[in-house]
Amino acid sequence: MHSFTEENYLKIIYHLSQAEEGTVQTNAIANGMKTKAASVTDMLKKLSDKNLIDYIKYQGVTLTEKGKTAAIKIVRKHRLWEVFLVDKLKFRWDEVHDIAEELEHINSAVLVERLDDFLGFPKRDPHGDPIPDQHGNFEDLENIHLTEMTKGQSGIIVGVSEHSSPFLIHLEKLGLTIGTAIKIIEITAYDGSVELMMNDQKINVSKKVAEHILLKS
Amino acid sequence: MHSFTEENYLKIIYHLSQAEEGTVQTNAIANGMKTKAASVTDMLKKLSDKNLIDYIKYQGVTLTEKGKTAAIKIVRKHRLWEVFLVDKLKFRWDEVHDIAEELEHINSAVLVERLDDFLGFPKRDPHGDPIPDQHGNFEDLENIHLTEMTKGQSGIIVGVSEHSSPFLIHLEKLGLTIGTAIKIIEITAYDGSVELMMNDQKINVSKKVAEHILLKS
DNA sequence: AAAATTTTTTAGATTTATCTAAATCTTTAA
DNA sequence: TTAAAGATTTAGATAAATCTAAAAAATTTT
Ligand SMILES: [Mn+2]
Ligand SMILES: [Mn+2]
Ligand SMILES: [Mn+2]
Ligand SMILES: [Mn+2]
Repeated sequence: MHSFTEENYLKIIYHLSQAEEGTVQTNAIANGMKTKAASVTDMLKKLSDKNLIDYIKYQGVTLTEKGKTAAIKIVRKHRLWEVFLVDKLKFRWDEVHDIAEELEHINSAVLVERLDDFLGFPKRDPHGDPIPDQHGNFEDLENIHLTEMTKGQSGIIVGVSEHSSPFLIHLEKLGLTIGTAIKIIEITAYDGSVELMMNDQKINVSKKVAEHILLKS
Repeated sequence: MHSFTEENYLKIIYHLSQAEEGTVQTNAIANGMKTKAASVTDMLKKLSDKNLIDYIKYQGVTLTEKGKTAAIKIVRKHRLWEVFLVDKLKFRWDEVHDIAEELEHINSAVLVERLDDFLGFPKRDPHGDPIPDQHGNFEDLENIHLTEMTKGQSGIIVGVSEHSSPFLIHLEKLGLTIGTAIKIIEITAYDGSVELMMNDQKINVSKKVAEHILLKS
């Protein structure tokens, strides 16, 4: 199959292409892989040779169907393992990402299906991200970021767009976990911080935090 | 930490040193790693530099305490994951070894302890092999091979000393699974095959199979 | 539209793990 | 106790993934 490195490149390219329209740039990949642009160029040639990406020099890349399928499989595994770690092994949501980064490369189709079954076919991972089914399909959750909401609007927290431990621990401390209902009281013009109501309690959230909270209304 | 390759070398060296007295030979390792003797020599130098083995040119190797500790950790993980796959995900005992070969390299001390807890601190893996505890200790099971038993002796199957799928499937078919009580009726002089009684049923087992069945009396 | 800046690619090394073939050491056997 | 056989190590190459520095292309600014 594909090497760990190839799988990681595919996954990053997939996430970057989800994040915005158009082709994915070399530097964005280098940034995501914590490597240098020159290394990325080398790998892009390799992935292109394997028909996993469409690549034109200087023009960025897109995943082919084959590449997209491979990428989604890795994402599926990553999220299922995160559910396993939280639901079965009692890890906190801020502890599971790094372990799942390793587990996502375990290579056994049967294992993934058995795991999915064992977990009760969960639809979301501990961070609210959708889990692709065995055919690679998942609901396109039309969530909005807290920063896109307006004064007076209310919603329920359904996910986060950052998975770092410090961020998640901070949210936990604020009580802003998945399922929490909130209402926007005020958006501060000066620093973009958001004042909101949560369980009859008024709290203030910095712009940096608000940017990574996902809600449904 | 150590690379996958280093971990695999340590594990092979550990298993080989358990199997017989004295130092472990280069060719034995090459055989276990499915690689060439020259590659083994390269790696032995590296492991020696890291103080994981004691190595004298042409004289074979032994694990240092550090190396042994590392090796036992990998064995612990391998066996715990096998229990997980069989007990929780309903895999058969002949399907789990290869997946565990991958899972054993997942690098998280907490994960191992949580998994052990989740599984109820099992003492044996699905093949009857002892699972080291978190300090690396495990019972030295004084089991004997079926080929070492004598006519009239009886015992209970507690393990196997081969983990290949064809062998385990064959045993399953014969009904010779762990926990089965047997009694030796006859040992055939001509081909070394063993005739035995199992659940009021008389069956014959070839020498090749008998060599890999472990019993306690 | 030319200049400056940014992005991307190439060229040439490096590291890790592997290999084959040849050399060297150890063991076995005559 | 030498010769042959067997095991192990060295020498020199290769493939994968990475790097730095320099060259080339694309984009943005003047
Ligand atoms: Mn994650
Ligand atoms: Mn997640
Ligand atoms: Mn095994
Ligand atoms: Mn086992």
